[in-house]
Amino acid sequence: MTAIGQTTDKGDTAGDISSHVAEQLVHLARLVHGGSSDQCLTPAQWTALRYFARANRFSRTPSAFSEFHATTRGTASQTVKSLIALGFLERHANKSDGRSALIEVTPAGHEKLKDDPLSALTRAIALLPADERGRFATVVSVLASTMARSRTAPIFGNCGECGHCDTTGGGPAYCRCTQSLLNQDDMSALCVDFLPAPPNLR
Amino acid sequence: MTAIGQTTDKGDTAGDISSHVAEQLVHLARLVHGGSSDQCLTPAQWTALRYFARANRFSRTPSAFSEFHATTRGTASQTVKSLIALGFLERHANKSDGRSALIEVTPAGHEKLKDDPLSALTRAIALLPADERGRFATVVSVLASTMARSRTAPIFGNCGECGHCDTTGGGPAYCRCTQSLLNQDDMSALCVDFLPAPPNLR
DNA sequence: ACTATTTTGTTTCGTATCGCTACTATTTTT
DNA sequence: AAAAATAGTAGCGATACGAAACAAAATAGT
Repeated sequence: MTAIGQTTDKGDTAGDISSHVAEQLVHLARLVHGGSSDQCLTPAQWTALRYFARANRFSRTPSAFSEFHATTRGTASQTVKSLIALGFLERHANKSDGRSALIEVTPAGHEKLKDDPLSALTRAIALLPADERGRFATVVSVLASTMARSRTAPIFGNCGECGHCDTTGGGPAYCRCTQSLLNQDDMSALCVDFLPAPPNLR
Repeated sequence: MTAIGQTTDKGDTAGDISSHVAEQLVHLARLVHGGSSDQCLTPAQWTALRYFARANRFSRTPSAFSEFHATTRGTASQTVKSLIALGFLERHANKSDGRSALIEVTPAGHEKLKDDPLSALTRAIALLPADERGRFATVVSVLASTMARSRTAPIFGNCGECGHCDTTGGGPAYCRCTQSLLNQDDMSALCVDFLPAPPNLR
């Protein structure tokens, strides 16, 4: 075989290792929601609650969430509706566009997020050595971008790393896409209109 | 704040970064099945087909799959039944235990696995530099173990890295758990009875 | 040897998740 | 002003999944 020199005598190729890692990755993601002690919310509801807590003010709409979640607007609308009924989200009208709705997380929603089953994974990641964690974060980001491209799904990212963001002014950053000034909170928030910088890994 | 010295002026703590990575990780996993071109099989069916193709002969049972998938035996039984009806799996009797069923992937099933939507992620991982990929694999493995422990889910792993495996004999490896000899294929296959070695990262 | 108890697997049923297809309301285009 | 595009919702239907009950076989206990 064309096996790369390894310690194992088996013909382990890079493809074998990669597929194995890929399987473990989806298994890891399933463990987040599977067997969780808190069964109050469904996976889709948790994702939505997390999304609206993290997204910037241009992206807190049902449509943007449907793109993020790779689902239809109808399904996203239902998920939002259910969370509003539970009191974790609330709807506000958009003054500049009568069609659009601005979704906000209520105090109860923020409280609920403290029971997020994802926090188990967050803690596990926080236990990693700092440099290891940094490299891991970079790789996950690169993989997410690659996957989003191949699935023609939008790539969501922080304004701070967005190609639309202009920080040269010295003062507050300016977003060329939405043509508005960005405050500190915006800079670390998710945005639908994220323009990825070319991924340069090392 | 008690922020660790970082390049950003924002108070980014390790927890913030970790939760962000955790979110991206589940998003990444969702992209695997969301928006896939091949919609013939459901996510649960893909997982089952992958599992039975990868598991060793002691673990190719509906029960073992239900544990792996963190679901109930009833649901696992349905998934298996549907894949048998589709001709991708087949059932064999276990001679030593009349209750147990041994599930095998048919040639059609192996052919189907070539269209696995997971392969997009596999390819993305394969594009990583070799050393980066190796570190990534280790971290994913550690995280999976940590999560499985916190969810009291069994940790699945290869016989080659299992605490039950005895390779000191020089000849074929011996599994102290099932009390049987392991061939080459077994060594790289998943096993329910995997006994993890203590995770030593770096 | 004979009876519990445990384990494996299946079946049935109910829930609710999610995608699909209209449909309304508002904005933008021509 | 009319047409097209967009944001969001409602209803329908398929089905995935979990919970519980059940049957068969193996194991434990006496």
